[in-house]
Amino acid sequence: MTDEPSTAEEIMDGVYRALCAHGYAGLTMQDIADECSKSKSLLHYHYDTKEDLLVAFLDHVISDFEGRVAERADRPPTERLVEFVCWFVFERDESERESFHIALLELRSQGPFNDRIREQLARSDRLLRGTVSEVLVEGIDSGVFRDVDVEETAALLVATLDGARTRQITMAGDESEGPAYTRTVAEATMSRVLEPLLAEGVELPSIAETVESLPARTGEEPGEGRAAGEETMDEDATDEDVMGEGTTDGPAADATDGSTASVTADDEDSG
Amino acid sequence: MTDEPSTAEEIMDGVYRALCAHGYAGLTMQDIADECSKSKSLLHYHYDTKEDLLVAFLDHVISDFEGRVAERADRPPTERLVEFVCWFVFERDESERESFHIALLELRSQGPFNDRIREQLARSDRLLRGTVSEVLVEGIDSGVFRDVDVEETAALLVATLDGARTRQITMAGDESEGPAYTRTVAEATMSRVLEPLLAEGVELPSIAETVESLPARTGEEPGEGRAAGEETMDEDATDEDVMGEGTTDGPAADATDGSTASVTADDEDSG
DNA sequence: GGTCATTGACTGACTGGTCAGTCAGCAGGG
DNA sequence: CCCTGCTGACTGACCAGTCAGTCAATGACC
Repeated sequence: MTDEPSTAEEIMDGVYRALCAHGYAGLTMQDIADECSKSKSLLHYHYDTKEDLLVAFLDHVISDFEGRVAERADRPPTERLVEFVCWFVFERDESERESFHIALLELRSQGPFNDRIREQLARSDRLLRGTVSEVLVEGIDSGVFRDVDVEETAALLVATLDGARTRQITMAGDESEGPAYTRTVAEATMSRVLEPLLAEGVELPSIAETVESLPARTGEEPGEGRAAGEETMDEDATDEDVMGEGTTDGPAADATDGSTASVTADDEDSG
Repeated sequence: MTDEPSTAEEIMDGVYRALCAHGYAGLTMQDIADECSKSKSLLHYHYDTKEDLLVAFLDHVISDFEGRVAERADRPPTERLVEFVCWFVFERDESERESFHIALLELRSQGPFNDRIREQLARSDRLLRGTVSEVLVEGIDSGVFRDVDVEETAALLVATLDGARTRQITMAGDESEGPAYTRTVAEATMSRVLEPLLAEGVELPSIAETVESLPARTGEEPGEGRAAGEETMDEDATDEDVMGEGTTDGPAADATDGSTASVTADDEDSG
């Protein structure tokens, strides 16, 4: 229960909000400074370079997701599997999540040019595929899943969900199209990839139910600890999930280290 | 058989090479000018803004892919389907293709911020999903495929392959890992998504065979028309495939409209 | 308990480099 | 001699990073 958000937290929140507002390509140190009501010089005081700051942010976000995965480790494999799928599903009106994932995609596309970013990407890939593998192994051992190729299944699942999300966000200014890309693909994945995995008589929970049951999405759920808040009347919803990774949702913040307020969301901004 | 490459073609080639060499984020007009041995001012003479040039390039690349799809329209559905999968498969040593797809991913991530880019992305999405749908419908009509949900299957297939490629290229500086991501996922897709689609007694060609049978990959195949070449001894390998799209390979150029120069795009206007 | 030194957090103004886009002008063919 | 294709030099904007300095808190010494 520490109170007042530390400067470090405020900066991470600022990066988050600035990324949502300006994307990665259009991100300046000044944007970040503005979002956390600090000076650009302060950012350089804590982080030598912009790259340092962004890498620290990535690390922060992935660690947070890691914590979220760990929290669910003791649930039954069938449920964890569907929850995993649901982390990637998001509707067209979740604009903050969308903005954040767009920025993450921009960041990911810089992996090939930046060792430190790529390192974080690899870490999150390990986390994602590892999580699926773990769930599958547990399910196979306990007899709810058939004895399939675990690594291959994990690779397929992660690629599919990630691909669906990427396509959904890059073409956000849609037009027509029925349900969101991720929704369609998640349903298809359930019936064509996951169900054939089940042992005789076993069933998966539905996506609809599972999505509902997942921890608060941005804007819902009361939220509680409101601390030192200044004029930033932030809700919470900070770090999302991981790289091209988990999908996560809103609040959480440092869910990992149950600390305080955290985040805010999108109120504000530039001009 | 027009001879000397038109300025328009040279510029498109320059954009392609510059994108491969510098990526999209690090791309300057000077880089492009250098790659086609022209001046930066010339680029502005033909295209008012950098954005105009990049959009024209995207359009060029997608049209080229369109032509490539059309060329194969009369092959049997089972083969077209596997060929589609194979367009996305690439090995770790195909570094030019990889560089180009990295740049395309960067470009795609700008879709949400740029209407004209997003328009091209939507176009290529229609092309990709439409192609798969068309193949499926043809196969269902002729009895080689079961009567599945065509749109859902197309969405699943495209998302999966695109996702696999995205993950492979963003973590290129790999470490360990067995076969490339796209290879693993393509195989998994074949056995878990495509094979269950087949009617009794029908079989799909293998990925290995199909990859081999596809038109030249970068660097292979003699290549013929070498014209006006200056010191730019470019192979050819110009436009690849589409957005997050098809995968295509090297040569091709203006396969689509055998016409002359074509391209140029939209010189014109203001100035 | 009052003065002074030190240090950590933080800021505004500045600098140097980069890059898209402009402009005046040149070659050559019709 | 004018028009098209093309160029080199220049400009203005933007931005990461620096620097000199402010301010508050902490602690030391008398």
